[in-house]
Amino acid sequence: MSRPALHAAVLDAVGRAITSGDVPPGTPLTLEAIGAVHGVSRTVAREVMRLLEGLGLVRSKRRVGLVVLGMSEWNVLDPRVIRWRLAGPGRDDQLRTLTELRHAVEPLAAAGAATHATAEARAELLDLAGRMRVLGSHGDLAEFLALDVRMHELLLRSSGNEMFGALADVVAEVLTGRTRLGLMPPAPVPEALDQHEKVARAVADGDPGRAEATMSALVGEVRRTLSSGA
Amino acid sequence: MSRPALHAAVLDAVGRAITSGDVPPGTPLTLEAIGAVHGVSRTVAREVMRLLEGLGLVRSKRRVGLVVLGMSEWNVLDPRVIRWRLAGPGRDDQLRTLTELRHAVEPLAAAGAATHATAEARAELLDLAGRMRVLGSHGDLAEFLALDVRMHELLLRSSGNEMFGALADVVAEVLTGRTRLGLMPPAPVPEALDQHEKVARAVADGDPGRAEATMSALVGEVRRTLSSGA
DNA sequence: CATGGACCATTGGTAGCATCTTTCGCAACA
DNA sequence: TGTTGCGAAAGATGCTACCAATGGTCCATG
Repeated sequence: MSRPALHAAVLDAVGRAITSGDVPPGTPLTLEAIGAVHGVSRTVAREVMRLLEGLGLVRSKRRVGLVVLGMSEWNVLDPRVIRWRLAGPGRDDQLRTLTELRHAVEPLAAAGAATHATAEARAELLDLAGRMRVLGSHGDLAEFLALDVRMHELLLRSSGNEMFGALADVVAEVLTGRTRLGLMPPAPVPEALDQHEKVARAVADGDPGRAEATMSALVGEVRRTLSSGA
Repeated sequence: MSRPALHAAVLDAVGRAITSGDVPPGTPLTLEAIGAVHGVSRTVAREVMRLLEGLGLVRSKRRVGLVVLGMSEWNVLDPRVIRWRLAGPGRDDQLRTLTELRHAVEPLAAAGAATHATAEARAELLDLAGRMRVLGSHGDLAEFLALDVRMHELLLRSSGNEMFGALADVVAEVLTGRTRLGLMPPAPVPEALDQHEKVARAVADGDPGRAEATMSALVGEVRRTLSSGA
């Protein structure tokens, strides 16, 4: 923590407070108050508020201060907003909607990767799937998560579409959030391992159709588990 | 809107300069320089840079200034970034990737709307489709665009998934950008009108499968036209 | 040639001031 | 009583000036 990272802390605090609903929409905040509460000067409070304005959490109006906006105005796809909301109430709904988004995007991304990925990426995918299987039987959740994140990120970024690639951060947030919230089984289920391996193989083989179908099945499984488990 | 909007102007200028590639990745900017170029104080330059940092366009490093980041770090899903990039070079690629994203998301959103949309939304969808047909024969592009944007926005926001809803801004940017760039036929093709009407009817009837399939066909058509036309 | 330390440019953060817009309250008037 | 208009105040916007921290750069020394 040698870094000042002062507004990072304040940004996090205020962002959490808003997204959790602790400060309801319509509440007017003032820079003075924010600065005082967090023991920080008006300048940094201003910068934080600018950031929050960029995320659609507040809108600054003269004479009245910074008004907290409603959920419909939020930039819900921004990783920061996602992280805050995953830590607050409504995380179940959050996971559901994000998983639906994954279901829309990841199959097409896998298909894209099957035709566009570099040779290195294909090799790394196979390697990752193999290591996931090994780790799966040992049951080290943290390391397994890292591999899982890496694999989905690699797929999305290899899809040949940077829009899909931009969603890698989102998917990473979802996966880590799911683990952090204890929504993962203590040891990965064998089907999940199989499907990850199948996807990796389909991409390595350059078979877009199989990659898409398998990935769709994979995320569909996650979606089913979510809605039944929660 | 006689807003001061001082940093809005500077933000726009610098954002455009970076996304257009005029200032290549790795270039170090200093607050001092930005302030001087745009005739603005260091304070506002700092706030602008904070915003740009939030968009992933720059990373601030001490002693060295603000380093312009590469495209892979950009927040390419942010409407501001999209608008900037649609105005610069590479707009064709931009439209392609965004249309692929639409192809992933909009069918599922339409299916969601078929089960979740309110009665008012269903009625408005039918009304919109009808008016698009009327306008289509008259050939008023601007008004047609407004209806088109409204219809897609309504579908996405009625999908019961706020993540899809958040993409309404993106789709709106794409549609208006496509028209602004003159990539639309002078008069809407009859098939597009048919498909919009079919989607509206499927949603109104509460038939998710038909809504999804029809929307997929619609966006697929757009995608095909794009890749052949450009 | 490597290494360590001093220098200094540039961001991070604070303080205080002037300005401008918008809202609120109060008073005057119909 | 209800409405209009004016003044005051609150709070964002923007500026300048200042100090602290930090991490490249570069030179001197082994």
